[in-house]
Amino acid sequence: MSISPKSYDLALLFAALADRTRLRLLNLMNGKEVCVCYFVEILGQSQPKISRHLAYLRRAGIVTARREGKWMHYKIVEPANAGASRILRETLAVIGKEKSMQADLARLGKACCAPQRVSALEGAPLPIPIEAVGCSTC
Amino acid sequence: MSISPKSYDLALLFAALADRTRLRLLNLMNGKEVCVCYFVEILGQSQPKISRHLAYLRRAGIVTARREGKWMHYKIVEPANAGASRILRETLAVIGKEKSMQADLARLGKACCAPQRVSALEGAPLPIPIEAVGCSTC
DNA sequence: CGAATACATTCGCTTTAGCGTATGCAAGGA
DNA sequence: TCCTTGCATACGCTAAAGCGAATGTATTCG
Repeated sequence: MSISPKSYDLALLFAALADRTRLRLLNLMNGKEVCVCYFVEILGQSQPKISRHLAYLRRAGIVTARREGKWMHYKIVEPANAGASRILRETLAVIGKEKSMQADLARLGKACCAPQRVSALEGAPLPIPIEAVGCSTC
Repeated sequence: MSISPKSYDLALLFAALADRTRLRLLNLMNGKEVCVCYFVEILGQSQPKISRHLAYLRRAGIVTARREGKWMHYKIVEPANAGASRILRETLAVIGKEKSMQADLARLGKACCAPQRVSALEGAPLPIPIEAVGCSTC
């Protein structure tokens, strides 16, 4: 039912997707709302780097952030533009098949099972699954 | 049946798609093999600029060039990586719905109907439709 | 042969992206 | 209130993108 904005520039979406780190972040967020500290831990990269890429995705309208106490949760949002939405969905499906991306998810799962084992994640809120669209009655 | 290369970096594909001019070029090439002079005429941009963007797409493995006398024909090639192929196909479908992209195609169609009316296109070879996959017997 | 045509490439420039490092800021705990 | 934690942002830098202008190159034509 949503109408695509007239002058949305798909090139901006592609620019946002044209970085390995950002693709890995999106893959980790696929279907979940994830705390920044997990990104830093799982990707093994500096916190400012992670934060800057998240800001890039935010400016591109691909993700949103929510504060919970000291922690920030990020999740993917469906782009207003229908075409952009299709491409993002397809992209998530494609990268989800990559071994390295599955390895990232595996490490996220492991870290969530025992966050106390990773000093950087002690007390951090767990990722929150995102209910499927149209499932608001569940 | 094709196996995806192990270490293909999707980010490179997205970088290639992250430019308005290159998206317009790909849209014009969708289903056709097109001569460079048409790109210059239809997009109304400088020949070196067009040529550089075509070179970018070539290096990204998205298009191939074929010489015919003085003229160069460009066409889209299916990326060896299955995921990249899916994303490229989806992208072509999405941009094909944009009004400005349809306008580009309309101008290409018009220029092809009467190339002699456009001095820059006198004698230029017409775009060549690309047969659909699996239609080699037609 | 030389001139013209159709493109490709190079050069010099400005803009932008991405990085590490350092710093700022909001929230919670002592 | 001060300190720590979790994260965002600013700074300085290097590398790359994108552009116009100029030049190079392959092909055809006279």
